Amino acid sequence: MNPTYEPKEVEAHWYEYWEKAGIFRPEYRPDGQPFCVVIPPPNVTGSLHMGHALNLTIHDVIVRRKRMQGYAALWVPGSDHAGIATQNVVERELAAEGLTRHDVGREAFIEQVWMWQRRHGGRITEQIRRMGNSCDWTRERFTLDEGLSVAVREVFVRLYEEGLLYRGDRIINWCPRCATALAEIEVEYRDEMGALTYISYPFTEGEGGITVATTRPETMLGDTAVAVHPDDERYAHMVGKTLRLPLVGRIIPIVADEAVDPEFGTGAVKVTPAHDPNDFDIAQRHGLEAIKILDEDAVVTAEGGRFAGLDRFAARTAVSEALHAEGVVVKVEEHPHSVGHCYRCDTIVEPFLSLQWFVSVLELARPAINAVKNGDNSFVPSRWEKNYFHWMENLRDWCVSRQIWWGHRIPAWYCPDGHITVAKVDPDSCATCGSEEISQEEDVLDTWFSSALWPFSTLGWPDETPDLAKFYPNDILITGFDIIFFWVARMMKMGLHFMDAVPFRETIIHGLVRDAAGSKMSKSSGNTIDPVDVADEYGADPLRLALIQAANPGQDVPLDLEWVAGTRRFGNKLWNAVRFVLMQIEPRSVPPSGGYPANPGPADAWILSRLGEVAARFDELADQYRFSDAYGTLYNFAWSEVFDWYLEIAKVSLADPDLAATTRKTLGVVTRDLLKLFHPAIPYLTEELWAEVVGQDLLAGADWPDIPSFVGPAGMGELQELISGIRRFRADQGLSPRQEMPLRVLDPDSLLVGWAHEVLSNLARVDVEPVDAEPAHGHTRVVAGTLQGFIPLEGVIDLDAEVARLEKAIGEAEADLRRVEAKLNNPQFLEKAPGAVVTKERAKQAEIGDLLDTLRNQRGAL
RNA sequence: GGGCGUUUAGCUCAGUUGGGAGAGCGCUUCCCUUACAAGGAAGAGGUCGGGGGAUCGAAACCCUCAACGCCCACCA
Repeated sequence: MNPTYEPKEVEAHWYEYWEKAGIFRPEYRPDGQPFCVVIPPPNVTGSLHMGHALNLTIHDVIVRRKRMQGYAALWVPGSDHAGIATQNVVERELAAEGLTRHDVGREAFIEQVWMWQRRHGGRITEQIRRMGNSCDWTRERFTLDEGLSVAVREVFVRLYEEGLLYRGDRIINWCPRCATALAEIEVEYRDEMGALTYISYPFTEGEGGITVATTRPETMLGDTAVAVHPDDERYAHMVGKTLRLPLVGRIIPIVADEAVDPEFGTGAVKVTPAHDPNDFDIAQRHGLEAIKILDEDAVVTAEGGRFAGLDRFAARTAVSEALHAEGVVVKVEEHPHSVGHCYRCDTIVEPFLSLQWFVSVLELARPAINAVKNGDNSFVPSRWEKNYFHWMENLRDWCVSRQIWWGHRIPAWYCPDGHITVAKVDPDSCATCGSEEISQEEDVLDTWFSSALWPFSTLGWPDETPDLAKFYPNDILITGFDIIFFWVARMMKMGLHFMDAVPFRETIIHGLVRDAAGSKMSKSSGNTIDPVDVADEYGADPLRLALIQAANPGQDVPLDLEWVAGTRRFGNKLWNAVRFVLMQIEPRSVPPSGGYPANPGPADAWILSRLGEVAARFDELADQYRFSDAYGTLYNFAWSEVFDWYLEIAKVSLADPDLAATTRKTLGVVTRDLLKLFHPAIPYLTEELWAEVVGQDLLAGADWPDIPSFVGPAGMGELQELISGIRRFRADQGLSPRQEMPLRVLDPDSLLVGWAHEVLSNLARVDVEPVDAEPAHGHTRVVAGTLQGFIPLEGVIDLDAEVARLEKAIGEAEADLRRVEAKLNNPQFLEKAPGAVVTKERAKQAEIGDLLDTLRNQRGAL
C-alpha cells in the first residue's frame, strides 16, 4: 500500500466492479424489502453543479446504507428533457449561423436537438458515476423516451376526459424572448423602481374627469374601463358615467368592483383586460371587451393606433410623452414594484390574454393536501409542510402548453369546424364531425408535466409492471426546497390521482450549497465551485464527506475547499490506520461479518463497547436523516478514540503474549466495521481498504454491522485521564515529552491491572511503581478519580511553573465548589429539585472537596 | 402585507425530554516516537443577539425588541 492516500488512484476503478457485480440493482437482494427512490432528473444537456453533488450524496448515503441493511434498494436514474432550457441552447447554436428554428422547420429542428442531446447528454450521467453514486443504470429513463411519452399521453387524455384539463382563454405569463407561455411559478418576481404615472381621463359629458395611476402607461391603449370600489364615496356618483380614453378616444365606462383597493393611488384603476390578470377578472364580471395591444413579440399591435410597431418599452416612453403633450398627466412619482422575469432567460414577462391548455389543479390538490395532513407523506423537516399547504390551497390553474417544439406534443387535434379531438392514438378524423382535415396542436407540454409523473412513469406505468407493483409508492424523495412547488407538489397530485397512493412516504428537504462566506453560489457572482474539478483535485470521497458532514435536514451547506482538504486528511488518517493494522494482522484475513473476540482484553472490550454505542447512535441519527450529526459522531469516534487511543494502547497489548491474539482480532473487526459505517459516505476509499482487510466480496454489497454488546472495563476513563494529566504536567513544566519520569501510582480501587501499567508507562512515558500509601513530601500529584499518580519533584526544575499549575487547578476547583455549594445552600433547591439531582450535587461537592484538600496540601508542601 | 428561519469560540456549526458550554477548521507551545508531519501531545479563546418573565435552576420555555436571510401576495 502507498504510504499516503491518493484519491485519484483509489477512485479510478471500483465503480465498474460494483456495476458488474450487479450491486446497484435491487435484484442483488432478491429477498430484501423493497426500498426505492427516484433521482430528481437533471437537465439532460446540463452539467453537474454543487447543488447536484449535495443532493446526490444524500441519496447515495441513504441508498448504500439501505442496501447494506439488506433492502432490495433501487435508485432510479434518469434525466429531463428540460424543454425551454434545452431548446434555448440549440436555438443559440442556430443563431450563431444566423438562423432561427423557423428557418429550419419543426422536424429538422427537433432532430437537431436530439443530435445535441446525443452529443452532450451523456456528460451529466458520466459525472454522476464519477461521484460514486449507486444508481441502477439498467433502469435509466429519460422524460422523452418512448415509455414516458406513453405515460404523458395517457395522463393528458385521462385528465381531459375527466374534465380536469381544458383549453381556454386566460391571462398567462408570456416570455417574449422564449416566445412561449409560462406557468405562474415559472415567473420570478423582483422589486424594481418604477414610475407611477397619474393620468386624468376626462368625462365624455361635463367637466372634469377621473385620475388613475399606473406603472405601465402604454397599457392604457387597451383600457376598456375604469374601476372604483363600490363603497368608495368619492366616486359613488361617477359609477355608470363614461370617459373618453386619451390618445385613443375610446368611450369607456366607470364600473364598481370589489377588487379595487380604495387606499391605493387615487382609488380608481384603469382596466386593461387583455394584459392584467386582475383586470381580466374585472372585465369578466362586467362584460368588458379585452383588447390586445401587444403581440407575441411584445410589440404594439394595430389596436395601438399610431403607436403600432413600437416595442413595449419604446411604447411606454412614447405613450408617456404623448400623454404629457396632451396635458392629462397629473403627476409622476417614483414607485417600487415587483416585476416578473422569465425563470429561463430573465426577460421581463408580459401578462397576456392567450388561448392555452390548463390543468384544473384545485381538485387534484385536495387529496395531496390530505395526504400530508394525515401523515401518508411527511416532510423532513416538518416545517416545510406549512409552506406546502399554503401553496396548495391557493393554486391557480396550471398552464401546461408551451409554444416551443422540444417536448411532448399535445395530443389534441382540431378540425376546420373547431372541434377538438384528444386521443391516446393519433386519430385519422375528427371525433365529433368525422372531418379528415384535422391538424395536431402545435404546442408541447410543460416539462414539469412529465416530471410530475416520474415516480411511477419510470417504473413502467401505465403498464402494470412488476417494478411498479414492487416500488410504488417510492419510499422517499430528496430535493431542495426550491423545487417543492415545481415538482414535489405536482408529483403528489398526479401520484394520488393516477396511482391512488402517495408517490413517496417522506419528502426530505435539504438546503443550498453556499460558499465559505455563506453566499449563494451563482454563475453571476462567480463563486461557483465545480464538483468535478474538486473531485479531480481532492477526490470524490473527500468532497462527499465534506458535504454530508454539513447536511442536516433543511440546512444550507457552506462549502470551503479547506474543508474538503480536511476530509481528505481524514481519508489519509484512515488509510494509514489501516496500514498499521495490516502490519499487525494477516492481510485479507478479517471475515466480512462477525468474528468478534470471545474473550476480549480490557482495552478491546472498551473499544468494542464504544463501537457498539457509536454504531447505534449513528443508526439513530441516520434514520432521522441527520447525516451531519451521524458522520460527525463517527468521525470523532474514529479519530480521537480508535486512532488516537486504541491503536496506541494496542501497540502495548500486542507485546503482551496474553493479549496479542485478542488484540489482533479486535483490530481487525473494529477496522472492518469502521469501513462499513463509513462506506455510504466514502465508498471508494472504504472499498479499497476493504480489499486489503477482508479481501473477499465487495464492501458495497456487504452487510451492515451487527455489533454484539460488550461491557467496557472499569478504570479505562481514569487511565486516560491520568495519562493526559501527566502529559499536561510535562507540558506545563516545559519538560520534553520524551523525558522519562518515575511515577508512583496509588490505586485503592485496583482499577489498573498489569497491562494498564504497561499502557501507562508507554503512553505517558513514565516508570510506574505501584504504592500502597501516599508517598512522603516531594511529589506532585495527578488525580484521576480514585486513581492518583505521584511524580517526584526532584529534578523538576521549574518550581514557579509548578506553583502556577497548582494554583490554577486550585482556582478552578474552588470555582466549581462555590457553584455547587451555592446550589446546596439554597433551601428552595433542596426542596424542589428532584432527589437524583440533589444527590448528584452532593457527590460532586464531596469529590471537589477532596480534590481541593489534596491540591492545597500539595501547594503547602512546595 | 402575511409566513418561515437564523443569531452559541476568529470562521462554519452541534447542543431534542431545562440540571456542570461542545466539534471541525484557524490560532499558541512542544514533539520529525518505525501507520500517518495530510501527523502526535498540550493549550488559549464564549456575559450562548438585547431586554423582560415563569422556574430552585435557562443557550434551551414564554413575551418583547433588534439584525440578517428565505418564501408567498392581484404594490393598478
